[in-house]
Amino acid sequence: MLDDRKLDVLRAIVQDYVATHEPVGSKALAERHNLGVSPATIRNDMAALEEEGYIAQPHTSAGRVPTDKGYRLFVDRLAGIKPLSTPERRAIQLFLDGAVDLDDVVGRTVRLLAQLTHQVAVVQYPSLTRSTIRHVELLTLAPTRIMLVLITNTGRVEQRVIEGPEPVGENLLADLRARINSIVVGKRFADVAQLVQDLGESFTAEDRPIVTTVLATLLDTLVEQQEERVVLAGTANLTRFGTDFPMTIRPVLEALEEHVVLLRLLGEATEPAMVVRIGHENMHEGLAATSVVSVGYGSGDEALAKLGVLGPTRMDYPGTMGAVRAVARYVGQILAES
Amino acid sequence: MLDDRKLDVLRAIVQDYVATHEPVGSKALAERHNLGVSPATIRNDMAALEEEGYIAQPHTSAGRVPTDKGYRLFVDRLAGIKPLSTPERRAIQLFLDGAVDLDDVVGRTVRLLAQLTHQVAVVQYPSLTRSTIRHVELLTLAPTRIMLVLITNTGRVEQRVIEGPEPVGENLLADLRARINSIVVGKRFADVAQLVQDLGESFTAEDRPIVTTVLATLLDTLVEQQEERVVLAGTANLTRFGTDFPMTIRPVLEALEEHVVLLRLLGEATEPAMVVRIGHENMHEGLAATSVVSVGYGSGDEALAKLGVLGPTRMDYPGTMGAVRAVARYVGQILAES
DNA sequence: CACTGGCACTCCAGGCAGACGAGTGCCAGG
DNA sequence: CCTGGCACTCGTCTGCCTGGAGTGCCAGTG
Repeated sequence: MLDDRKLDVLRAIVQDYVATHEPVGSKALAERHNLGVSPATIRNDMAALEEEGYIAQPHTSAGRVPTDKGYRLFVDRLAGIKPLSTPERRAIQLFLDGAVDLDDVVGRTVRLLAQLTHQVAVVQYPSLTRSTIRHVELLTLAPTRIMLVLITNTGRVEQRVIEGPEPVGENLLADLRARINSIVVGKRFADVAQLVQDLGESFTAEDRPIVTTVLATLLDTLVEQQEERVVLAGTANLTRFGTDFPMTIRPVLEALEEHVVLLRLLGEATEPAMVVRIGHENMHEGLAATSVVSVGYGSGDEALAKLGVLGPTRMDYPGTMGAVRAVARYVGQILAES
Repeated sequence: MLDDRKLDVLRAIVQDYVATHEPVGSKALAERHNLGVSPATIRNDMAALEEEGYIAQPHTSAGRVPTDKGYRLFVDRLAGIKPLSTPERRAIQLFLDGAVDLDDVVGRTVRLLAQLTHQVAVVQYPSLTRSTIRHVELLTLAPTRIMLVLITNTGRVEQRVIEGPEPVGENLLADLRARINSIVVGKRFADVAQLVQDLGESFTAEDRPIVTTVLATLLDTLVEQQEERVVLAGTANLTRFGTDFPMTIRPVLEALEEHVVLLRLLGEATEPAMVVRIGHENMHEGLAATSVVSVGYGSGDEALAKLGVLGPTRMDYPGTMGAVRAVARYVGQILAES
């Protein structure tokens, strides 16, 4: 059904449309790409491609435009990932190496991605559940008020204020702190839940209330995946979408403000591979004309979290995928070092 | 020069223009506001107002539009601050009371402001320099690596990793921690600099290198105002600006991404009073058509930081100012309680 | 003297017709 | 199976016109 040449034609259509942002006709195709055949032949192929739903024409007498299905085929089978140039790689490394702490790394990464791809960049903070614990600290703020500080191997710090049922002695607190750390340090979040729960039973009944409260908060912090932080940059690039702004940019900006939506767009953090979601595949009404390219990043083999970019479906997929992959790699390296 | 009636006319023009977003003519003015005079008379007044630079006409045969100078006069002398309705106040309080920690307070505040004003909201985290210190913690991450954690009375937590010149003993660390806390707790950032500096001299020469490094980092954290964090919400509201999007929305989005610009827009944190900056007063090319309403907020008499909104110069100033003031008050209350 | 009604003028917005051109589908011929 | 040619469609651009809103000015009036 789908000739090699028909695929060539589809590839050419996608490339031209991405470059010009205008429907592409048979004549222009024959001229710009040397396909070795005449416009008339290309027209026949285009008719077939349209029949199959890979391209469409906005108006009866206009050129063709790729459909979501067409982009999907292009990404899956017709184009690779375009590696970055050496200067670009060097620039990335240089820029990211200058970061001083986790916030800085994430901040620089998201700005870098936005600049590199000329699109909206999204970076998720290293997930808590996949991190290991470096230290747990308990501080007395007031007689009945304790602050719990949790530090991960990626440098992320979470804090919670605990309102205790009664004043807590420094000795007890020191004891609790020591015991908690002895069992959790170096372990992954997901693995310590049971250990922490069991810990409470080794304290005297007198201390139980306070200990239980603290441990419950700790558990809550460990488990509560909900507070996955994301940052974004490059929203100004949305103005490149087209000239039919109001309708198209509005819902996108709204979607970007909903962190829940953002996280869903990036996809499951467990999936480290690069994912491209095109148009309607995003399952979000306002994002029907946008694509998301995301990939996991992490210090070791598996992903700590995800990052990616969001842009119009008519984006330069090979280039964008190359940039996203490269940035993810370097961020992984940086995090592994610190 | 400027009659009472001329001022009435200007007020009417501003109100109508804000409501309709269209140049307003003399006839419509006479009909909608009962100024007690005929359109012809109003035309004369309008000519005078235009002469003085308070209004302008986009085209020769169009109605009049307020200039920045006109809005300025309107804000300063012709309009008050419109208080919020009781239900609105209750909604604010309810929504903010649900916050669990500082991040949550700030996050809720900024979303609330955006929703209330239908504009872009900006909230600055409580400034470090104006906060007092609640606790300083020193943690050993690795033999030569120490983490410094700083907790303020507003619940803000700052952390730094210190790479020490040599391994540091737990005893020394505990001693240092105790001594630091004994002199800094409860004091304001600005007031402890000298005290911290002096502290180093009370240690033995042997411990000096490590102590000096730690204290230097602490000082750096205290002084470095630079890292003032701001968050924003409601960028989707920018699409209300007008139909001539591309030109107008682009530079605004770009400006909003520059935190430095944002902070400058909010103004000096030392100024607790409400500030309205109109159009060119922002001294920023891309924001020539936007106004900023900002005000300090804080638990006590003086401002911890600022918050505000940014919108088109043709905004509802009384309503916006009312919302900004009300939100600032409630945030102040919330922070004072915690 | 201030206000009013009338009048001529300006100029933008929108509708309409026509020319143009890009692009298509189809068909006959190589 | 490919190619060149041809008729057809339709969107865009241009110029033109008209309607209407709004203005400025002027003479008249209390």
